[in-house]
Amino acid sequence: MLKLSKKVEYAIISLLEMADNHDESPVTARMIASKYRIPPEILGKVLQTMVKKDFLTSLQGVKGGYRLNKPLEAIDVLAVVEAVEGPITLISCKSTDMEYCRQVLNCTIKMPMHVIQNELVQFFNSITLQELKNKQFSKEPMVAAGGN
Amino acid sequence: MLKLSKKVEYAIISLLEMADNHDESPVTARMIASKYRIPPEILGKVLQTMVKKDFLTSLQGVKGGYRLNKPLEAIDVLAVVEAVEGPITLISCKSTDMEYCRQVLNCTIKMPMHVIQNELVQFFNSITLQELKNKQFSKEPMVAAGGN
DNA sequence: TTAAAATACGACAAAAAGAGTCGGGTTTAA
DNA sequence: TTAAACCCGACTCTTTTTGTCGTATTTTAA
Repeated sequence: MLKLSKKVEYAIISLLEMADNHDESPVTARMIASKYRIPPEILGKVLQTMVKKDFLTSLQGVKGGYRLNKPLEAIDVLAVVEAVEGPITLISCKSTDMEYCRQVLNCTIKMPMHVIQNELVQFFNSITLQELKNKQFSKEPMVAAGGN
Repeated sequence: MLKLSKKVEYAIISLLEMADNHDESPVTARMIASKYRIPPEILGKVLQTMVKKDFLTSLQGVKGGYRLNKPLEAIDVLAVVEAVEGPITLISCKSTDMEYCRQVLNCTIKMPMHVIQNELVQFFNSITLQELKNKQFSKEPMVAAGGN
């Protein structure tokens, strides 16, 4: 399924929230979790991985919390996705290690799919969180989506 | 995870294979399965759903098999993906039925993500299988993919 | 110095989705 | 009438996703 995990949603929601916070005091996981009804333990872990990936700085102890390291303009969707779910792999077999692809001998789609994957990566790479936020109000061409 | 299922791989491989077949005799599931080492039962089901979605025509009985209904130029990647895995839903909460989104009250990302989703859908919609096949040999800009 | 509020982290459990298997049908050519 | 094919549903196995639990550690403040 072409889907983003809940963790990515939680990550983006948190980053947008922190960008809106103009207090001196950092934003706590508990606060975000309760505001957006996210299981606090999970959110904690998501935020912790984002600290490791240098999106956030954490402050421990009472009055602790998290703070954004960079503006929304400097964070793209791809970076968040890859920070939280790892690298994007559209199809399972990697062009680098062939041994794991059962279709290797005759696989006709490996190269094309990797080209598509790279275009997709570039697509997510081109959208900053600031732009994402603005899309809230944009009147962009809403393509008639496939089905449903 | 931003990933396509094996079924989509199987579907695309099969469609490309059938387009290459210039025999009078139709292509059998068994043949594709053995050539590409795909479990025959699964491939059968994939092909059967593609019959229902009108990509293929099936011929039953001995000497039966499947035949492409339209040229690769007339099939886009989106159509295959949606035929096999259902509609693309980048995030779980749907803008139409709000009740299933736990973050409903305060969700800041629903609209933006749906805009992105529509752009993504449009992206897959714009790639035909013929173009996909050609990417095998193209020298397109291979974007330096995020991590790994 | 102790309590409380916060992050940090690993092990586990439950739920959902993906992938594959099995056992039976039906259709049709030879 | 047999064999080769499509058709189809129920089931199992595995992996991934999602969530829970328990326990540290850090820091502020009473």
